[in-house]
Amino acid sequence: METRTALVRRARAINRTLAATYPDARCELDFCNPLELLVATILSAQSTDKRVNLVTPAVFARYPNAAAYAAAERETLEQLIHPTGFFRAKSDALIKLGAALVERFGGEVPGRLKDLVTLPGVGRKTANVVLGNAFDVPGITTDTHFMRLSARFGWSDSAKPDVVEAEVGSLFPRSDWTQLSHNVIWHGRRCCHARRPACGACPVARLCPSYGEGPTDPKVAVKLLREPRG
DNA sequence: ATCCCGAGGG
DNA sequence: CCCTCTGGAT
Repeated sequence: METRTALVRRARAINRTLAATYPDARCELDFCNPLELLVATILSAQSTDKRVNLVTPAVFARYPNAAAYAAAERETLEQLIHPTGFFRAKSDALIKLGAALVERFGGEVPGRLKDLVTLPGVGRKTANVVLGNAFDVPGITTDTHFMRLSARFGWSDSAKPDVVEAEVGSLFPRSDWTQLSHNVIWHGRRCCHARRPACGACPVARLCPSYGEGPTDPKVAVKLLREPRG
């Protein structure tokens, strides 16, 4: 059984290695202000950031502020965001979000977790993305990648995002939380895939209790890095 | 068939 | 706690 001290050391070593491997790790959603990031993050639910970035330019141009979302025609908005999936629930959330921002926050996106999670369509994960990337407030993004890698790294065995957030957060200083999220998510997207993780090409294989879950042959692994899934 | 930077409702 | 909402890539 790994001691707490050893777990903390191993977790931080993994993060250091990931940081060195992915020096450009950051939020991959395109945005120019907090509202744009908030909208893009809501659209990213069960979608890829690449797909979100494809639709957001038209969305941001048509709805430049909170009041514009509040006054949006449902059908128009649904058509603009359609490729991201869940278009009915998302358009509904964005319209109600605009109204809530105008009514309760003077049309501005609040910079506190407590306020953000009261907004329609905004859960803890979305709130932490906005805090970390638009307000420089440390936050752990427990998205699908972070959940999967936390389990594989042995950082948390919980299936509940808020528990994982607390347990993994306790392994790192607050100031590391946002960049940790980016490092882990980048590694999840590029190497530690949900299906057939490229263990043979993984920079933290030595530190990972799940090493061997995917192919360990370096040649096979390197192929997986280019053709991520199959 | 499985997965993608989830949230809300029952 | 479960379920549902949705499209597109692989």
